[in-house]
Amino acid sequence: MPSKRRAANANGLIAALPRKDREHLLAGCERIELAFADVICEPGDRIRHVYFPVDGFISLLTPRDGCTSLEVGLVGNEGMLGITLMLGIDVSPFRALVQGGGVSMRMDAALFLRELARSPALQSELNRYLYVSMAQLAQTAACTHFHLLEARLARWLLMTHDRARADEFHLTHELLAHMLGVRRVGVTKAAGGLQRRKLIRYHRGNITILARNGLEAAACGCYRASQNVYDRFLGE
Amino acid sequence: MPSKRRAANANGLIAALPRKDREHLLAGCERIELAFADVICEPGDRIRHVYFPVDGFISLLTPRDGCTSLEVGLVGNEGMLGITLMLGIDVSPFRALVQGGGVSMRMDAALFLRELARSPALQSELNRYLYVSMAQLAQTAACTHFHLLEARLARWLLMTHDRARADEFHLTHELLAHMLGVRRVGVTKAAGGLQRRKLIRYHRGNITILARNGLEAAACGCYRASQNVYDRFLGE
DNA sequence: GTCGTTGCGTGCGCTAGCGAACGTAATGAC
DNA sequence: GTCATTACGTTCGCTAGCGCACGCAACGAC
Repeated sequence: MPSKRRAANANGLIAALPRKDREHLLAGCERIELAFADVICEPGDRIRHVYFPVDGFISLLTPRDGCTSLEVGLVGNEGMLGITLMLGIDVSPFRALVQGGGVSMRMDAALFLRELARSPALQSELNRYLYVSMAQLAQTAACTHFHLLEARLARWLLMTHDRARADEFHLTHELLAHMLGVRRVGVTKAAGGLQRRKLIRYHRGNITILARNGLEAAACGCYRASQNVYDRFLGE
Repeated sequence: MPSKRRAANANGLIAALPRKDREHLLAGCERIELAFADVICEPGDRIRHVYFPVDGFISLLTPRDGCTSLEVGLVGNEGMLGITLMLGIDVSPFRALVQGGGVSMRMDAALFLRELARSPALQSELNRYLYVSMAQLAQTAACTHFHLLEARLARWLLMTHDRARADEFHLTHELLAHMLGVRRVGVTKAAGGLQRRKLIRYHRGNITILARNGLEAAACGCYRASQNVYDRFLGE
């Protein structure tokens, strides 16, 4: 169940700021369009901008040996990309890949740091977001290790559903395989299982969520656990 | 290859501070003995103290369904326990389990926050430590998923060797199984492999590192990768 | 309509790790 | 010396996911 914050037609972190801080921050942002499959940065790259997604959403991946990789985070309109800047480090630890195209607010790195320095509310908000991100990272590590692919896939679809704000989104099995760190065939098999149970439908890269409830039942507890952590520290 | 910082007979984060900050911080610490197998805190617990290990080292675990669990971090004299306090959140995201007994510096949470506020050097140091911790978290997630148990075990032994600062330490297969998120038998098999190759020797809970070089060869690249991240952001 | 590309389905042999169970030797308490 | 406990060894059947390979239908470009 997405919290109110996520339902807002704006970035949740920004929306939660007091009016003055919010307006000052927004004044320094530019509105840009994220295009599906864009790679915003690679691990080790210098971070030149932070992103506050509004419509789009971004996967954080740790690449591994060229072809395979594993998703370790997902940034939608509840979060931001480039949070490590607030730790004073402008080197991206992850690959950032646009999973869902859409509008995003973008801000120059130096300007962001100035903004952060002048707004205690922003500091507090991002501190909490960083904490939640760390908790999710650990959760994902355990989930990836312990849970069956079908449950992990269901969880992934739910998390994406929350961020895509539409029942249908573009996503091939190949891409899902990269997120989940498995083979394409593995995804085909797991997705086939979910489709047979009428929880989703897909056709040539378009996935439709048919039954959220069913998906939640099929997903591992990690989805709920993540939601709880989020609501506790960033909810209203 | 442990960096100089780790070799020092003090906590590395504290040692790296300017003299005045260091002395002020140490004045607020008490020296306590960590006992093997102590559980310092459970996930969700309130954080009352931060710890800067000197001799001992501490595992960070995400529990799962009672019996199994997975290690997502390791804190030795290169790091600290309770870092999330600097994000303004006094709730532990992990279980903290003492893996190696020994001396540790401990500081009251509120005092730590005051200390942090007055020392920009400490802030910078801990910011960088937090960044490295996040990177390690992601690395561990990928490692746990992709690499074979024997390689993961080798990596774990190396990381522990770095922090134990002795070639022998107490550690049963059962405990290792909890760290690595696998069965006890799995550890027995993997450890048997390493022993047959004369890289380690063990007997009733005492593990001896015989050939570090060999272990490094047997470990997955994650060990080196972690070292590199550490050296880059916290090295000298 | 033709053709190359993309996205998905299927099948085959294989291995790592699982769960459960049992065995055994070392150790320590008494 | 006795006996329970601890720590490790081994076996058996099982399954999820792997790597590889081939097939096939939908789609877009022309």
